[in-house]
Amino acid sequence: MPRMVADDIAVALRDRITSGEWSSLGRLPPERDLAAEFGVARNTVRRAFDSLQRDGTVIRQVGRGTFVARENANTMAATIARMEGTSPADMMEIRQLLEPAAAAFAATNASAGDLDAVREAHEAACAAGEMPDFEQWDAEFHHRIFSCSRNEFLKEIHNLMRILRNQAPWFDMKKRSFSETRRRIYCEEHGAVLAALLSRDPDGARKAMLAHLRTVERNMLGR
Amino acid sequence: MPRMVADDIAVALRDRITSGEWSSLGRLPPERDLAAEFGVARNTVRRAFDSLQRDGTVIRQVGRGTFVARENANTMAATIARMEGTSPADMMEIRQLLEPAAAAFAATNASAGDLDAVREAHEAACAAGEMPDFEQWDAEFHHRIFSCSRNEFLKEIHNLMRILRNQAPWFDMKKRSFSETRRRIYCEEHGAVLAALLSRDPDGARKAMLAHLRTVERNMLGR
DNA sequence: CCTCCCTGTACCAATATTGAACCATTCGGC
DNA sequence: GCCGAATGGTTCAATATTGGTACAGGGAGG
Repeated sequence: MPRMVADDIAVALRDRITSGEWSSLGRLPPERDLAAEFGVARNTVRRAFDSLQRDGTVIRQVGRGTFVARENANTMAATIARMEGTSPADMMEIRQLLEPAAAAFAATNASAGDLDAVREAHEAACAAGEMPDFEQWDAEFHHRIFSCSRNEFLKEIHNLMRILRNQAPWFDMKKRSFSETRRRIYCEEHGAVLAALLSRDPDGARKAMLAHLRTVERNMLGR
Repeated sequence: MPRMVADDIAVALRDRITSGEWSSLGRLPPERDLAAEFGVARNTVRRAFDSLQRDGTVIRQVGRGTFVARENANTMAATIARMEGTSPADMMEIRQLLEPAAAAFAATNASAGDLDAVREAHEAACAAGEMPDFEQWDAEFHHRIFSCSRNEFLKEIHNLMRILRNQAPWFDMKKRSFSETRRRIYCEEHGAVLAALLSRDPDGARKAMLAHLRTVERNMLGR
């Protein structure tokens, strides 16, 4: 069985841990034993454990052994779970931090094609009549600006925010705060951002985006 | 026996992928095995895969294998998976965006107890002798500043970055760029940040943190 | 004959696994 | 308190697996 064995073993180990097979004892069998049991070299078992250790499933200690981590707060999954409880106020604060910066990056780094895509989303949003349709293109407009920023990580953070904002409590809030007047204002403000991007003005884009987000905040949080 | 065997095999492969036969594992059988199974030469299987690769159905990696490309690009899990490929340069750019802001928030919002915790982490880092120990307290120092910011979402974003930076390629890079001199410089710079926090100076904290991150960037990316 | 596709083969480059040795730490028994 | 066994940490060279590339035929259809 000489194919990507380490990954398979990592999966097997994870299963046996979550199924509680060793969880009661806390301590796992030594690497050498597991290597023998799986019929692979110890290095391979170690590589499997490396990945379990990275995501916090397991803790290793020289001379003592390998242990299943107690309910762990530092795993990716736990972090995401906590993010789902993000308050609208916190979210808006971070948007006002990230989006103006993304707009500034975009003004500098975007290709002509990128900007075309942004304009397309803007025009679609302006043309959209109803709330879900507008909502969709509004989000797309913002996301395409992040795509222009040429920072993949920034883009993924925005993706995360977008997913969070699509969950239940947010959706209600957006629906409540929506109105035809506001839609028109958003379109104008988007237009200002787009204009700054097209004229390659980072500072103008930053300011236009910030102004837009302040409007959004006022509408959603009523400040 | 119709012509264009490669095309037929491409269709067959695509069917088996979309039917989910291998999609659960992610990894497809090696080309040599598939060639044997279909009773054709490996070159033919390769040409079939070429077309699947062109349209993004499949990803190939020398020495590892052929994998079905991830669908569901918009799920949380997929976003996280993409984040794991974040480049050090992109990550540093975002740190320079978020951490100075977090420091400024912290100077405004932290309680006395919060700042005590930051000082504790700072002193532990300065006292730590070896690389993993210092590394641990260094990360803790930064994280406690985010905790002071009173923005839960910001704190969780930093948590995410911290987890990503603990994964393999990053850890190697940090180990390589570590030196006693640099450790001392980091301690001094942390001290400056802490001083600004203690004197409740948001702008000073922002600037001190930015200066520190520029040093880190220089050391890690060699700029 | 020429062209195109498939076959078969050989080798290259990247990655994974193996097997072994040695180190560092912990723990239990003397 | 010391020693030895147990255990994770580290490193290295050798081997195996796998996709990437090139090339020399062979057979079918024009």
